[in-house]
Amino acid sequence: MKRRKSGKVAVGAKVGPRKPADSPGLGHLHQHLGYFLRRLQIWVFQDFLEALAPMKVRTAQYSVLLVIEANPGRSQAAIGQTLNIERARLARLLHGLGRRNWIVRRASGRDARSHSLYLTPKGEKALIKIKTLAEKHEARLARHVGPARRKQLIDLLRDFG
Amino acid sequence: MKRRKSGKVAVGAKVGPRKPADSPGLGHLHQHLGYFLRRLQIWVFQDFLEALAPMKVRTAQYSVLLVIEANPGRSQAAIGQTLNIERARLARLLHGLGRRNWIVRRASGRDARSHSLYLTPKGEKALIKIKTLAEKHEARLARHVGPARRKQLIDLLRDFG
DNA sequence: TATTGTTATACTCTATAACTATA
DNA sequence: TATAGTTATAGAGTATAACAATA
Repeated sequence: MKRRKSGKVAVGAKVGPRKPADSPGLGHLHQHLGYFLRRLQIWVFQDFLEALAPMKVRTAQYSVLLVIEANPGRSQAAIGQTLNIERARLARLLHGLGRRNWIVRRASGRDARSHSLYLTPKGEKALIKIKTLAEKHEARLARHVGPARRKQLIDLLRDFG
Repeated sequence: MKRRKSGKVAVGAKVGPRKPADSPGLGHLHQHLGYFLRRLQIWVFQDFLEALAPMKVRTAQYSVLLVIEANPGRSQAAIGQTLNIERARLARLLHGLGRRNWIVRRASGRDARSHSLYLTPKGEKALIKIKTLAEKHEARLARHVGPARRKQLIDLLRDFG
């Protein structure tokens, strides 16, 4: 407890090339998967945002467009459940996509309460561009983490939900 | 293109146990590491929040406490850079920790503009409890993804920034 | 009663800009 | 002029509750 203070080992008297003071370490944070997960996730989302800026598409919008494309005619409730998006938030998000004429909501035959969602031809066209930009992002991500690491990560992460 | 429509293969006439309609698939989202990264990250943060609820600590607060513990006496700027927290946000966050008497800001000898950050004795005590709760969270995470997968993920993610 | 979708509110996180006091 | 910290504002994401129409 007291021993440590007795040494006078050239404190603050580093020789050699002047470095900036060592940046603080992470301490016990090093043991938490969540911290590193979050760090990479932030990098990914920021890079995605920049990559998709020409089309002004955000991650949530992108995911909704892809799920509608893969499942045309489904209801908002179904899409929301798949992507874990609150129906309130999804309603506003879809309103935005509707204003850009990328999607339409048609009355569902079966249930007058629910809307069936479809991409419009304009939406399909836009999605082609969007996917091209998203592929560029994914390529940058592969460069950032290394292609092998990217593959390992996606294989590890895909298998549960 | 037209061929697919000609078949009349019992559309909507599934036999066997009545399942709920298939939930929508992810489509091209399956190719994006970011999507799966984000999904797990949300699970982790929610579980962390629940685990730490008894101490009313959030992820950002936790990370700041750990970095101060590992680097006592550093400035807000230094802590903020390490954790990528905006100085404006960090100021308010530290204000909150100060109100709970978990940290103190002393005037730095060298530079009258900057504050040196320390845990208080009360903060150190709190951090012991907090770490215990955080370990429970990490154990639940290990159960959620599998201990082996957790280790693989953390090894893969730790090596860059 | 329960569900679908809408609207409104509130809280957190994030990003900025403006300000002070020091350097 | 640049930096450390503070304060204020605004946007996006998230979580609720209340509501209308329909089941």
